[in-house]
Amino acid sequence: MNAPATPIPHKRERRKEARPGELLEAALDLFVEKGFAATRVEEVAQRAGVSKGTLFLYFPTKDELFKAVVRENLVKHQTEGAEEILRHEGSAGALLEYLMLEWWRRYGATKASGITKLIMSEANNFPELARFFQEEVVAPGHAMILAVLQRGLDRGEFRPVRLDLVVHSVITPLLYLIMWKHSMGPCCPPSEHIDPEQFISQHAQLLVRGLSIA
Amino acid sequence: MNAPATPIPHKRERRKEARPGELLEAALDLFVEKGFAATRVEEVAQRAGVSKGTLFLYFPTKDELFKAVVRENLVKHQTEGAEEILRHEGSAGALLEYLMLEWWRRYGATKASGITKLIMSEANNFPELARFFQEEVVAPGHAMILAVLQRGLDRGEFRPVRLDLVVHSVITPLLYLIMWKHSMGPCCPPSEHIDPEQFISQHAQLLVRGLSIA
Amino acid sequence: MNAPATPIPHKRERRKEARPGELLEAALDLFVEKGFAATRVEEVAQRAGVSKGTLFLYFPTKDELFKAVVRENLVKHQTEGAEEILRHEGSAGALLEYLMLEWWRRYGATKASGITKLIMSEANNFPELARFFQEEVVAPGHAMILAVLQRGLDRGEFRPVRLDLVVHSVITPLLYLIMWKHSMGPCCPPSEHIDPEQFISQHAQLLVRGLSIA
Amino acid sequence: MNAPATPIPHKRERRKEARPGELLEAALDLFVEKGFAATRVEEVAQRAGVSKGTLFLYFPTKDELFKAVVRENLVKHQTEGAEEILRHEGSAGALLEYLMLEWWRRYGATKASGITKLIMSEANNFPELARFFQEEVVAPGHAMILAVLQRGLDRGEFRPVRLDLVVHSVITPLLYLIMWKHSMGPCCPPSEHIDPEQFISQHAQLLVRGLSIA
DNA sequence: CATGAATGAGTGTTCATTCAT
DNA sequence: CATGAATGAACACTCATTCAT
Repeated sequence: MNAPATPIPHKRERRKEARPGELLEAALDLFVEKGFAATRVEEVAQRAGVSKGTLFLYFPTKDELFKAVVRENLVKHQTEGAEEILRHEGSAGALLEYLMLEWWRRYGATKASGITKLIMSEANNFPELARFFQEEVVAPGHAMILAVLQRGLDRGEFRPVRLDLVVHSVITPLLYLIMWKHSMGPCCPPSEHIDPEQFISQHAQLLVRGLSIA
Repeated sequence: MNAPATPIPHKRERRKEARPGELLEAALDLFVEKGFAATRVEEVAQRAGVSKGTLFLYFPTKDELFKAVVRENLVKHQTEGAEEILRHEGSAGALLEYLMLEWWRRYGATKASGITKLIMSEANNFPELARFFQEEVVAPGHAMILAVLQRGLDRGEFRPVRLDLVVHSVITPLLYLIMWKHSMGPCCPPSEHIDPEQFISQHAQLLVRGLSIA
Repeated sequence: MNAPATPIPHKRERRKEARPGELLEAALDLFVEKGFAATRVEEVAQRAGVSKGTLFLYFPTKDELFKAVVRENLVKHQTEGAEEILRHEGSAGALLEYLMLEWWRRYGATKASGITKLIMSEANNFPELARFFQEEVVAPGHAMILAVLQRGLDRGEFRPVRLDLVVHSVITPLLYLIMWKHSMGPCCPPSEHIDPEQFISQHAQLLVRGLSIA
Repeated sequence: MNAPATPIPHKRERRKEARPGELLEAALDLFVEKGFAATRVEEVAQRAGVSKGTLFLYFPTKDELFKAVVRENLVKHQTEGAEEILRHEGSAGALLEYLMLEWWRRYGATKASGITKLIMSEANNFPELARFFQEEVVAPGHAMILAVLQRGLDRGEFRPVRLDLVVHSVITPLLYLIMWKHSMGPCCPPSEHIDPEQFISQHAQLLVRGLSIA
């Protein structure tokens, strides 16, 4: 019925493609800052520079928006550099410290680390997300750390201890820093601020020393 | 015409003394389980066996109820046994491990530890509470741990390292366990469960070993 | 079954008798000041120095309390001195002014005048009260004023005009002052305050002059 | 299976421009009829043909709605024709009567006059509104009447009396009629009804006669 | 009689979601 | 696609009224 349309140049396409990303970014900020419930979708839309209606064009539900935020920000930074690390030369202890510091620099210090805080905070209300996080992020992370520890054991660097528990000793300061950064940090006197890298470094060294055979 | 009435349980029970406590307990349960926002005051009242109106007889606001829950549960378990611990005989290392395990048993393993998770989650929405927590709970806790560490240093047990950072290395596994317990724990496969006391024990020993002079 | 009781001396009887009166007084104050809806029964009880429950011992309902307040305060000051006035010697004009001033002094300037304001304000929500007021207060008052005016007419003091309307011209400043006193007065700059007696006096004289034959 | 649908009337009508006006009108009606407290916002919305939520789109609060109603209806009718009147030819006495009758016709007889009653009733609960009313309505009105009276005095029409008090003698019947109309009127037997214009007319003439030199 | 703890229906207000334009 | 006006279910909180003590 219609006259054959001449192809209209896709002027706003870049913009269009960008929308969901901008929304996700805005949502991440706000969810991290105020929690899921205390964040109004209108605020998210506003910060992304669109109308409330538009948000619902891309995400059918506030819940879905939340899940999208999590999915989006989790998978990215994870496995990158996994192999690089395993091919690393040098002692397992040094590798461990390097690993921790690097993870902090690339992820923990980033805004993206907010979703880790987010998941911790909202896990009970979004059990599926918690499982998703566990499977996609925690488990692989554990595996990688365990591999490093195992190497230290195999090479006679470390004493035989319960490596599965050491994994938690490795992870805990990172999580601790993230929670601090996004929870108490903004509320507390600057006298209480921790220097993350120094803390991580010393913690790593204490662990390595504690693990070493001699 | 009417069937002989079986004694109807007292509808309007009068026990002013007990009410606040029952409400706080119910509120603690629900806040921990579902978070602040997702908890309805009516539900709290119901679980405490009273009507919505009664709750507002004791707590003028949902916010105040929350704060009361926090104050109630935090301050209780805190400084108890502080002196006992400092008068402890034996090595600083052993004391440290004892301290951590004991704190876990008395608080971490308790339902009350849920409010620590709660504060982490809601800190940004209740800045005054965050400060309260910082001042009344975190700071004293830090001081006590620091005292133990300092003793180890003074006695020549520990190497000179940044003790203020070690404090965080001591606290972090406890916080980690709490977050895990109240966030991911309930959602995750049992294969992933951590044995808290074993983890704490090994973590403490690693730290002590890492701190020791030899 | 009980041993015959020795008559207990009525110690608190005076107090008991006084209760309803104190409640009515407190209620009058508050209703006038804040209106019916904005007045809390608890506040009334408090001001009367009793508990909320006691109030409901004497007045089954907030509505009934209101009606009681109105009934109590209306009938008292009304017809007293009616006959005295009619036996008054001297000109109808002088009598009119005297009447108005006296009414103001005995009632308008009193706290009790608040119920007139009250009825004006709440008439729509309490139609029966409005009718009661109309019949018990307004109509007799009108009649009395009309009688005075009629005497002036009969004696050749006044011109023949619509006396039924003059009645309103006589009443209106009194009502005006009452409304002002209880509504705008407390909110407005003192520069706007009216001297009631001077106003009434001049108003009366203007009316009388306007009515006079010459 | 379904019967062919008759065209369903638009549920979600979109007309931002019109809404506030419709809401204000509905609110005026109900506030006047039932008072501030007894009026439910939902009822207002319903009468305006919108949902409760929509009302809060335009007025953030019930209080604000009330204030808006007052402002809307007061300021409109006020100063219109002020200059026209002052340029009026003829005696000050005639002007006075004209003024009063005209004000009644344009405002007093209107539905909008209900808010004057409303302000009288609620002044204590909305002190700022009372002041607003005093400054924006009462004071200018007084000034205008005073100007007319002063002209009468200057021209030798009126005797020297306290004109500031005469102002009140001029205003009081108008207020009286408004209060009557919105309070007792609807509740009382028709035998008691006053003819406003006849009353105003005669009142004005009595005043003018009372003021006149002869 | 007096109390005041307890109640629960009722109200103002919020906010995720829809949909006509 | 985008908008933002409109919706209405949901919730915190109030307060007149009841009743065990």
